[in-house]
Amino acid sequence: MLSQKAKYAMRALLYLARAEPNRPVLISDIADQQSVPKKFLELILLDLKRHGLVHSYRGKKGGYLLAKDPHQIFFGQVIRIIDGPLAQLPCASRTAYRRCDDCQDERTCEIRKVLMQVRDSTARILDNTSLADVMSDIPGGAARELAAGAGI
Amino acid sequence: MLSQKAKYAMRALLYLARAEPNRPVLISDIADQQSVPKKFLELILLDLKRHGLVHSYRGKKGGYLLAKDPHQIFFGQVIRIIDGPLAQLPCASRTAYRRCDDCQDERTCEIRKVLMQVRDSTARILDNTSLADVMSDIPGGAARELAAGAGI
DNA sequence: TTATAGTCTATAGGATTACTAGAGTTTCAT
DNA sequence: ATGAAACTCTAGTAATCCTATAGACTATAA
Repeated sequence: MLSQKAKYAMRALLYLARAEPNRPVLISDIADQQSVPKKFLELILLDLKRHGLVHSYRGKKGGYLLAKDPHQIFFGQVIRIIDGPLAQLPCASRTAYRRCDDCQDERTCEIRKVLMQVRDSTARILDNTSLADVMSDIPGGAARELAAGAGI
Repeated sequence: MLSQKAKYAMRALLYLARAEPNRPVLISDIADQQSVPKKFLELILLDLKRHGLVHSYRGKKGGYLLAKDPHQIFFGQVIRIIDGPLAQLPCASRTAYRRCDDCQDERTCEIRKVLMQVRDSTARILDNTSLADVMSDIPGGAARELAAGAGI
């Protein structure tokens, strides 16, 4: 399951992507418009900032801005930052591989075999879909419809 | 993440698939061989039984058996029984659709749009991979290699 | 009739999730 | 300078979920 937190993060980013460029957006503004608890959103944005997706100005006239073009911010990255690896098992992750604690023999593990396929097909979608790709209302948005399961 | 419970369920089923046919297997046998806590495994097997994947005999000479051919037991079904819907959001599920509590407009929700693609590609893999498909050591097993992401 | 083996209900401890509180720091406007 | 506005940071907390465990109950074969 996608966490509530990750959902909030996506909503905030999409909101920023639609905001007037170069004009910092208040946390309370995002919180109100997207119905996200403000204090919780603070933590989320801070996290996204540390990972370079947004940046911020402090003090009066402060606020948040997207740090990159909406075409360059991908679902996969956001979800990894907030929820961790896309894979359903540590041993099936490519970006954060870890052996399973109770694994007998990884090479023959049937569960891993299947979950690697799942992780790959999931990553293929999430790492190739940007904010802009799903926004029908911004310039150059929704250009590429990624047919589910088709090769990229 | 796949729960520990679902992993145990898969291990138990794969173990049963390899067992001598028509000869009930003890819970303790599975528990020992697959290092699954016995009492926990009891709950899991009971659940799988209620869903028709295994059946059981009580009393002396009792035990568990696969209720279907290993070609007819799919990862998707097992995971749904133990962990619930494959989709990452209730609103992205096809087998257990539910509106998200805080959803403003489902038709334009960008997150849903993407997570529906993910759920579809995940389901395409998990609902088409059977126990037999991943077992290189049983007759007729591993017949079909599902190229990740390719059409079925 | 007794030992064996599955069935069922209840519960407990730890981890995670989704927040909340409150003090601290930076910046702008006056 | 100073005060209000806004982001930053560290804790803490309530509720829920996960991973079991305990123990009584029921069915069956020898």
